[in-house]
Amino acid sequence: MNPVEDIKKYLEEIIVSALKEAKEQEKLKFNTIPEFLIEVPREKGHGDFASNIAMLMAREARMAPRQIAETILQMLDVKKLSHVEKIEIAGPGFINVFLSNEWLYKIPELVYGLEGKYGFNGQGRGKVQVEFVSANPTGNLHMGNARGGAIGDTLANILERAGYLVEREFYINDAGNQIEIFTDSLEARYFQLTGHHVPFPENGYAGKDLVDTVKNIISRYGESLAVMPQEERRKIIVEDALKEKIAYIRDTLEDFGIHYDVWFSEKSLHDAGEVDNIIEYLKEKGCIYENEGAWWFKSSLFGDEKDEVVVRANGLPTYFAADIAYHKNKFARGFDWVINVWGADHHGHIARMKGAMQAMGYDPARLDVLLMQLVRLYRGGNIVRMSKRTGTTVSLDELIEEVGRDAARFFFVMRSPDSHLDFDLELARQKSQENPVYYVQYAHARICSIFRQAGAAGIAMPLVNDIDCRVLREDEELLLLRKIADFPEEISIAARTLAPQRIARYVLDLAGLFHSFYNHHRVLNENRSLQDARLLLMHITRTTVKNALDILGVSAPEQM
RNA sequence: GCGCCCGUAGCUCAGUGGAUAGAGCACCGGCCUCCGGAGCCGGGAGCGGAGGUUCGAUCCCUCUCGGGCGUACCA
Repeated sequence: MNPVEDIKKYLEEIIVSALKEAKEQEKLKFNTIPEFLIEVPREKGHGDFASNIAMLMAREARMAPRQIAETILQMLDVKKLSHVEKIEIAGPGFINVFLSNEWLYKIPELVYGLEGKYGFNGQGRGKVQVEFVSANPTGNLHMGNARGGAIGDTLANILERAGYLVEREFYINDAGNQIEIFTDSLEARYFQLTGHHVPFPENGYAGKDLVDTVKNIISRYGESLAVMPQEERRKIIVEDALKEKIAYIRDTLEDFGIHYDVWFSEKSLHDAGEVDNIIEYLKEKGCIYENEGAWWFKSSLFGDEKDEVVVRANGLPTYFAADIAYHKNKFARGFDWVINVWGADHHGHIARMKGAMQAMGYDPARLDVLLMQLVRLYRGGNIVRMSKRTGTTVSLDELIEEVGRDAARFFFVMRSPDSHLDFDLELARQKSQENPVYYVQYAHARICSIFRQAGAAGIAMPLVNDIDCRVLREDEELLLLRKIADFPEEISIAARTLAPQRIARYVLDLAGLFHSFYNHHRVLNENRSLQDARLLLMHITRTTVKNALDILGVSAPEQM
């Protein structure tokens, strides 16, 4: 399933047994074997894999690293090791292992057999929830939500392929203070649009989308709401608007290729008494105290800078209180691991959230918050400012309209989440080599074109068992095979380090190696056995590109 | 002030404590009787700064300078 991992494990075992053998023969003295690395050296001249074991043992064994490496080698019979061509000692004491190409020639059959499943590996265990976007249903989806969507969904895809049982969740903030403000804003707009002179709330949501929402309400209810008791009117207005906003969010995210398993309502937590319950529970545990009429959570007990209000002096719980109840609810649903994708402006919330987990008796390590830095949007070299208040922002639906889903998703995950993202709308829209997403998609389309060409010439790829891959000897072919072999390992690292950008980078590299191969060698040629092997190489390259693009939520077109 | 993130090539960014730090764009020069030139090949320069830990530091620690964000009885 993971060829590179298999080789690494094999080499690790060889070294460990060599060490034990050396100890038995009293050629090396040590108590424990340190955790050492089998890694892929940057330099090709340093072999296919290298280990740092000798340097790490130097202190304990009281021997020079190179001498230790020498001793390890003495214990090994290279000729008896599979795939190993030679082993060298180099530099300060690296053990460099050179493999024969035989192991690479097994890759095509493996990939061909697994097809759409190639890259999956079963190391991940348990149920994991990824909660992302969770935008306030009070306005349009902005670039921050968009980045969160691309990152969260890609991460969920990665974790699925790494063997986890993944659920995607959207937390709907349909309760609390901002809903009051939202309602105030809607009500004011309602009166204004029905010919009344009322002031718009100072901190209200001034976006144009909200005006449209109110127009829809008016088209359904006319002016009848104006004469209703206020409470009734507000209830109708806000429920109607929320329904519309949530539908908008859901539809837009579906257009973005994101499908949630669960839409979780904050209001439902309040209605079910879960927020009150958790406050009571924390009071009983002595984690909450009263001060100046408000109730405070002792986050400072758990390493936070200061305590945080959970119930305001006016008796209303804060967002934080609901969030504690929400996380309790998550774990009660049986998730082993919970990941939240948050904007960097929420980073101050992490310490107290983890503190709350401890107070509730959960291991805070079961919660990971993936912070992403904010997005700066550019158009023609000019920065486009984001502001929900003024409504001058570009919304996600407009972005998809302008640059397309594929480019948008690729751009958002191309960078590390903790790097600020400069999103250039003009670049994303370009259909040229400057645009990385086209570079990758073009590779896929080009391979499809080769197969169309072959089909037209009556050439069919024989059964995999009848193809001898050992005729693939060119550098470009071997590099391509090697890169394809890396794919499962790449997914596993991306899952472990919560690094979706690795997959974007991987598929860019893979496409580059393909284009390089393509420009140097012909697939369809006079040499039958070489043609067969290259057709298979093209097939598995296409499979790997496709599988990687699937993870990113980017389409793999057959022609462009 | 304090806290978190980021300072890597002209620009945008990669880089799980390893050996000579990579890519794209931009710039210059090559490559289409040939499976799609939306491509390929070649060419320069860089870890903000100072200490420390380590056999070895872009990576870890301390200090410092610069940018972003946070520091609400907002979310």
